[in-house]
Amino acid sequence: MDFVCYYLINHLIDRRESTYMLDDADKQGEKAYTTHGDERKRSLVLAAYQLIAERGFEELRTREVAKRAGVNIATLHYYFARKEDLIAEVVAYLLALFRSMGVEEGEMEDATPLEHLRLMFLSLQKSTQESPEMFVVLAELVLRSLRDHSIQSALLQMDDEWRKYLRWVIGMGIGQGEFRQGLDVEKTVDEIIVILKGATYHQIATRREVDFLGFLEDVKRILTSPE
Amino acid sequence: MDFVCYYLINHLIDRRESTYMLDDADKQGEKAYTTHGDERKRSLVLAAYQLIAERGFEELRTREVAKRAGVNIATLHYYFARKEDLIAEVVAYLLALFRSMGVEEGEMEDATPLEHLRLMFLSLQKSTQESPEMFVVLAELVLRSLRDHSIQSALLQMDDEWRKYLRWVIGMGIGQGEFRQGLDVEKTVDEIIVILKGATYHQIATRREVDFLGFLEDVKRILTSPE
Amino acid sequence: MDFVCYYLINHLIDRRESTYMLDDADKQGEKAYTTHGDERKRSLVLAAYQLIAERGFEELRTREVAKRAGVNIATLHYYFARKEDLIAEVVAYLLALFRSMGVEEGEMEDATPLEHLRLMFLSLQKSTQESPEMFVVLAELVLRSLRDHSIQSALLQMDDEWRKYLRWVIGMGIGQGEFRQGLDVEKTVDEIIVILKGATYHQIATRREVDFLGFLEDVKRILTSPE
Amino acid sequence: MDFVCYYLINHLIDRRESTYMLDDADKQGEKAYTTHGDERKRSLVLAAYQLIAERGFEELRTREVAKRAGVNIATLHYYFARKEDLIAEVVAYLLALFRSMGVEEGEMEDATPLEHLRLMFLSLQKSTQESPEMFVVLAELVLRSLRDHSIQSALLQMDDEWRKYLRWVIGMGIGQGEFRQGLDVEKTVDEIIVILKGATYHQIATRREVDFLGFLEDVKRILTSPE
DNA sequence: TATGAATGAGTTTTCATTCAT
DNA sequence: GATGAATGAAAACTCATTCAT
Repeated sequence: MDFVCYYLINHLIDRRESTYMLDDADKQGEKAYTTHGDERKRSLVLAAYQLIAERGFEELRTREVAKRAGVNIATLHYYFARKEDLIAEVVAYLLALFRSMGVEEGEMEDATPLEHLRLMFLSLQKSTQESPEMFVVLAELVLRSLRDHSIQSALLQMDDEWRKYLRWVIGMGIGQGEFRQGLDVEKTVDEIIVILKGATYHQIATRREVDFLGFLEDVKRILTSPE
Repeated sequence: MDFVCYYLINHLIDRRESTYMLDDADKQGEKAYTTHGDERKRSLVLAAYQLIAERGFEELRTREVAKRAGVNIATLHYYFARKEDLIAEVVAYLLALFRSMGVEEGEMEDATPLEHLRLMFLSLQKSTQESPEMFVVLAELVLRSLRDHSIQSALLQMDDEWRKYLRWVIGMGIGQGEFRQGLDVEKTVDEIIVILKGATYHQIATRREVDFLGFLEDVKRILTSPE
Repeated sequence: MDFVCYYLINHLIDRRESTYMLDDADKQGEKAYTTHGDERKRSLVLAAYQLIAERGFEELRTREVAKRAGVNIATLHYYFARKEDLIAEVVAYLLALFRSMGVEEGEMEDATPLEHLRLMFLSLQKSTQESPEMFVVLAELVLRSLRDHSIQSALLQMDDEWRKYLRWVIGMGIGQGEFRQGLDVEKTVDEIIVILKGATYHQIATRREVDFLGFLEDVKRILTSPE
Repeated sequence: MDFVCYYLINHLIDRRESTYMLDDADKQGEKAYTTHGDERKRSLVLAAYQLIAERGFEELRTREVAKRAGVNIATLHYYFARKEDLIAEVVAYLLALFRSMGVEEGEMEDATPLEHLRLMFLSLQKSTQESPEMFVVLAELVLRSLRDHSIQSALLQMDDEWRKYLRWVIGMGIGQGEFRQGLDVEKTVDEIIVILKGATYHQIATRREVDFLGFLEDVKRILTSPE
């Protein structure tokens, strides 16, 4: 459960089946498997996603979602019996968005551990600046997760995937001698995650640009300098 | 505007006039200047604060606030014409809470800069664990601040006070030779703030205990180790 | 219009043309003149009939009718433009059910009047116990008939047929000397009808078994004992 | 649970406490114990009662109830959180109406059993003709009771009170020699109830005037003539 | 014929706010 | 000051019906 996103390596995690195949995936030449109904659902979910980013859950109104998607309110309920069902799909959509930030299989096959980290920092910086709404919606979900178990477990799982990936990168770095021997892997994972969550949250909240690469330098020092 | 709290040194900042004189301050022997009406207001604000922590703004209902404060809904509106007025007072109350976390004037008169930082980390850790609702309400306010200018400026100001204090501590550390010469003060302030925001947010969101002192070690390394 | 059913002698009443040829009739060897559409209609009417018995008109939903009949809601409207049209057919179906309770032509050719009455009481008892839903739906229709003229006249006609039959039986009984001379036919018809309506309604409403034959004894006393 | 009403002798049954003190009772000189809120509630219940009689549960709309009572729909919900709560009060109101049909304590102190029965038949006849809506609403409730347990038990209780009273009257008649010895009390109670239910139901459904006193003659024959 | 999709008009219910006392 | 009562406006959700295919 968490504020900052998950960083994906395809071969490391099980991509759960999801309705949300993101644009890049869509472009991958598959035939049109999306029915008309799927399109409608997607446009409703997208509208809800945007409205949550703009107005928060507090002011999320089904009527507005329907209007933005260009359909009647009854049509919305044709696809999503309850408002909660729509929100659940927004959660799935957001998770897919974050997962799609990860690198594609084969893409970084011979990258060094540090290059992995560098990509992680850079891609988070890019998203934070170019798609801040992702993090706003995430923050909304984090607060909702305090009361909603299903959201809580979805976010926790995303966090776990992220940790798993970081553990793998750090372990590799230690094995290859790039990182210091005797590094406390679990502690280091925590440090990286806390820094990245802090950086994105700080940027979203203050709208000040945060220097992600500067933070990467600090992380490098932790990873390499002797105790 | 911000997630993590502000760390106060009384002589450094201008304490804005506020209805919220917290308990410690209250005890300071002033005569009972609080009228019956002030008590009522305070109990309403407290009830609202708790309900926001428990249910979020999304499910904050004036009737419930009134009920928890033990008064009629019309009485609530006697004191707070609009719901927003009540929320504004909750904001003021929360800021006062955070400000009260700071040290009292004279208390740390001859502390070293590192001792200042250490206290900051420890008191945030304590609050995060003992009064998590403070950070939950803060997170709710952060999201609201994206749409509400008055909240935004209140939070920004709190952030600024915090930065000012950190600048002062770091500057002092450099001057006294405790911290490395040539340290980029502004960058370091950012780093500390990002780490503390990340740490508190991570703890609230995942309910895992975060090791604040571990992070203090990282900060020390930044402050002392040569580039 | 009425609660209790009509007791039919085929040669006494004009069987109105109706889509509802009940099972016994169906078996009578006619070739399959029912088209596919008729089958669909019948299954929809049957589903509606059951749902009215189970949930009442208050909770009768066309979608549920369609679902139970295994067709799409649009298909239902293909056959029945309005919900009312479907209900009209349910009325026709129920009347056919009640009429089918009567004896077949020739079946009781040389039965005595008392035997006629006995059969009437017994067959109502049987139906009330084995097919209570018939009477539940009838009760629903009776209430609707207070606002719906077409239902009202259908029920009134059924009552009339019943009265006509009873008049015939009683007249025959007087003529043959089985019943007392000077019997007020119209009043006696009323008495029998009221008793049978009361008995079925009481049984449906309280779920207690009612002793129909006990009531037949009372009726016999009325029919035979001197004033 | 039942169609026809309950016949009350005050000293025989426990009058359950009820919000509904009917007009006669009201007139009994008590001081104005009804608050403003009680009046509002009563007027809403009355409006609902009338609308159920006119349109049935099927078409009962809270908005119409509110309009008829001359209040805003939100006011209705101020008094009755859910529609069902309003309906529950209508049930209580109707039961009170039926109970008020009974004779007052002391009124028939030295009446003979037959006079008791005669009054019962006459007062039911009067109500059926003058206040048919009572029986219409009762019929609506009977149907609802098939799905609603609380209504079911309320109606069953009313039936029980009625039976208890009839048992008492018949027992008294046998004891005084007015009715035949060896009469099966339980069976006779059933007969009277079935006849009265049948009579009222028949009258409501067909709008034909039913001769209650004629039925009383039949009952007398049952009560007095030898087997 | 049959249906998935869509919708207008309504339904109950909620909620911040107001008003008379 | 304080409150019980009242309300307008809106919320989520429903349902018979229609339409394009």
